[in-house]
Amino acid sequence: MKTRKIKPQGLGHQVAESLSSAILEGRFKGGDQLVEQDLQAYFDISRSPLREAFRELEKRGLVTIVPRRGTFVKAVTKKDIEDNFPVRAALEGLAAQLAHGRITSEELELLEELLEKMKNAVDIGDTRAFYDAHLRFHEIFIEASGNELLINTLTSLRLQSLWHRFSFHYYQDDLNRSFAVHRNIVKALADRNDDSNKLRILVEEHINAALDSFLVYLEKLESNDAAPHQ
Amino acid sequence: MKTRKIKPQGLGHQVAESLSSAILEGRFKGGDQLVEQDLQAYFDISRSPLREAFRELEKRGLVTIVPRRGTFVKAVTKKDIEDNFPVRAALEGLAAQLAHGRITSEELELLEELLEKMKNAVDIGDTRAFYDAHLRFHEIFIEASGNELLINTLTSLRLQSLWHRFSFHYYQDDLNRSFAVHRNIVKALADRNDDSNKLRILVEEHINAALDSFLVYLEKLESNDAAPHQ
DNA sequence: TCGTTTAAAATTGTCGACAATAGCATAATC
DNA sequence: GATTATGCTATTGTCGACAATTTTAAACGA
Repeated sequence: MKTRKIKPQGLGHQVAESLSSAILEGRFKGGDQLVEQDLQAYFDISRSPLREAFRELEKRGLVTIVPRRGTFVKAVTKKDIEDNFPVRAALEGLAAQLAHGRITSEELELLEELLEKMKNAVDIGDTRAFYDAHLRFHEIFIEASGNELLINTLTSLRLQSLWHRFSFHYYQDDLNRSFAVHRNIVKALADRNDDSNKLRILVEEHINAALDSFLVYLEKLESNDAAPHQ
Repeated sequence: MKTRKIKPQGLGHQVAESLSSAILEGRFKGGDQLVEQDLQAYFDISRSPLREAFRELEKRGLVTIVPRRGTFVKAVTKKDIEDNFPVRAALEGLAAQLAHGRITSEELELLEELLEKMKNAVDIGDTRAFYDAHLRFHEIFIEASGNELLINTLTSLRLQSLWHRFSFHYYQDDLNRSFAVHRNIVKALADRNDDSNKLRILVEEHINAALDSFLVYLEKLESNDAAPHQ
């Protein structure tokens, strides 16, 4: 047997990881079929773990398995994106509300630090750094909600986001405004006398506003695609 | 080969259905291990489709697959229930809000009919009939939201509810109050000039209130379990 | 008697082969 | 020439056997 391209432990899971990266990085396009024989040959494994990997990818929402037909990389439509944001907004709003009054001083400090990083990123115009800190920021208060189902659901929605590899672009326009919002979120989280409902609405509207920015970004992309030779 | 207990088409899926029923009906208890060999013998199939069935059950949240250990029926804790309701409340609230302004007159009529059924159920004290109509009622406006992700997520949360086979009990106390709430929901949905935010909060609080009733019901159950011979 | 090591049993993980099916090209028929 | 049959090919579905691992039990020593 030839040397494996992956380490010997939890084959199915590892293959799933590998395929997941490949899909997220765009090496497979939406609608592409994942043919068992090909991948079996590539990874040098049998079909059993490969099929398990497919199931795992399906659970993550990255592929669709059609019985007797095959597994296909999920194509992300504009509607998928438009559907995703409101759901995430509602759930992250809830997470923030639950976190209010539960969040520890350690977690609050962490948020302050991330806020600082975001501020620095704004100053030097580092969109990528801002995005990374921003991502972590949200993770913190989602965790602080203490609701396992909520945490899992949001994590899943986050991973499902095939378009997230683009999403750090759409902040370019208004890093400052985004920073201000997050500063307000920290302020509301820290003040236990504050109305948790206001916090919730703040987070929710922040995410719903992000959808608008993102759609504008998509429009720009599409118009560039339509006329790339001007 | 002996005659199969299931029809020849989509073996894995059919086994999943069968196991799903068995779990929901309580034939497997929380924490029970689903041993491949036993089930393989029972269904008279090989392990491949059985393993796929396990993956499907895992996706539905009915079991937990631990690598190298086995597949176990998920045990539902009180915290699972306490976590579930707020998430469902937030999402169904969103669904109602989205449905407002999108819902068709046909769907509204359906809701009116279900409301009628609920009223009849209240009059003759048929808790089960009330529960069935109530379930369908919620399905209708969730569908009407038009948000596929939201619909799928809520369907999943609903199916995940291992305890739903009990849940029609906890209405016994205040069928009348529950009926009144749903009448208000229909009223708010029908009036396009109404504030969709009020509708959202109405639905959300209805579900969060249901958690309280349900917890009271659970307490009663537990105290009966603790002293069953009095 | 208790803890450790070792062997056996139970269980899941992986494999390669064969069966069943769907899609497609080709041929037959009107 | 268009439409339906028919056979071929590509692909997924199912199977039983073997390998690897974990758990259980027993044997052993302190």
